[in-house]
Amino acid sequence: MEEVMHTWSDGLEDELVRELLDNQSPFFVLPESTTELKTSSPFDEETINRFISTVYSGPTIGDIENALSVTNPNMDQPQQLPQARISMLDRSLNKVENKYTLKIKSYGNPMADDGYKWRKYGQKSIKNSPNPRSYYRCTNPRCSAKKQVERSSEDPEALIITYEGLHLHFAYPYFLPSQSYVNPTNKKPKKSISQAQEPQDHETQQTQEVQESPENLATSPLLITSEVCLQGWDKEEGMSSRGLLEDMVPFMIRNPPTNTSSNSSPCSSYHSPPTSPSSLSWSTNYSATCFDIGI
DNA sequence: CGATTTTGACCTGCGC
DNA sequence: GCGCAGGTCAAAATCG
Repeated sequence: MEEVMHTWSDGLEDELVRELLDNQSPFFVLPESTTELKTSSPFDEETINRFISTVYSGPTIGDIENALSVTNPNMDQPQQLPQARISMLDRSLNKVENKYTLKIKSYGNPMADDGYKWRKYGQKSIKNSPNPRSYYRCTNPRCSAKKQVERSSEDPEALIITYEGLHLHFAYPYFLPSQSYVNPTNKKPKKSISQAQEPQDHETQQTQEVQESPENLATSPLLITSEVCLQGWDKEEGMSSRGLLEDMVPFMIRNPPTNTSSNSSPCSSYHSPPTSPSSLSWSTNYSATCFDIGI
């Protein structure tokens, strides 16, 4: 049961590269039809590295704050968004050794779904704090992303969320060559977590080719990154289709919302099936990411 | 009934 | 070595 957890501080990108290069990966198996495309398709290391730096570029705090400041424009009226899962970013964001600490005002809404499916695996009362801390882990068996949620002692309406780790699976759809997307006949096998943990093994990978529905596939890998638009992330279901902070931030930075009025969203296709990280969610429904942190 | 949460026990690192 | 605190595990309980 000693599951080897990779430490984040070292080998983050190495791991990412390894995973992405691993055709046997149950969550990243190239469609058979792509074998020939492969020659023409950029699956070489160079591209991968380029991709990685595109998706995960290790933004500076300044970058992040900058991006955040543009992406939550008129959010000072929480009542307008009763459904908003994360009502407002408080611009309190820190990064310490691959951990992102985000302070979020929940405005009475204890829910704060960031778009990924998390499983709670623990809760602890913290010394000198009246509020317990909840521990969540990404339900993707191949994902080591975790987060901790704690209610601020100073501001009871604020949640302090600490993200740790990258949603690795987030990257997969962006990697598929445009033409090579799944043929609709592909069934997404829902594989048990324990099994998914097993490496390759048998032909399940044949049926395991992709985990997302065709319509969710990125139409153009590497290009999509520049098309993902962040404007909508604070709207309605914005967060439900967005990813982990470190997933999102690079996009924000790379796609600085036209610093004109942030209301005019150049990305009108927001309502279409998300090409965003969570689009490859293998689970059909979100669990209620419940932040019952000791209310 | 399967998936998710709860919760006490256990593990580990650190300071004394 | 001991105790404390934070993090994780896993069986039981709960939920949808």
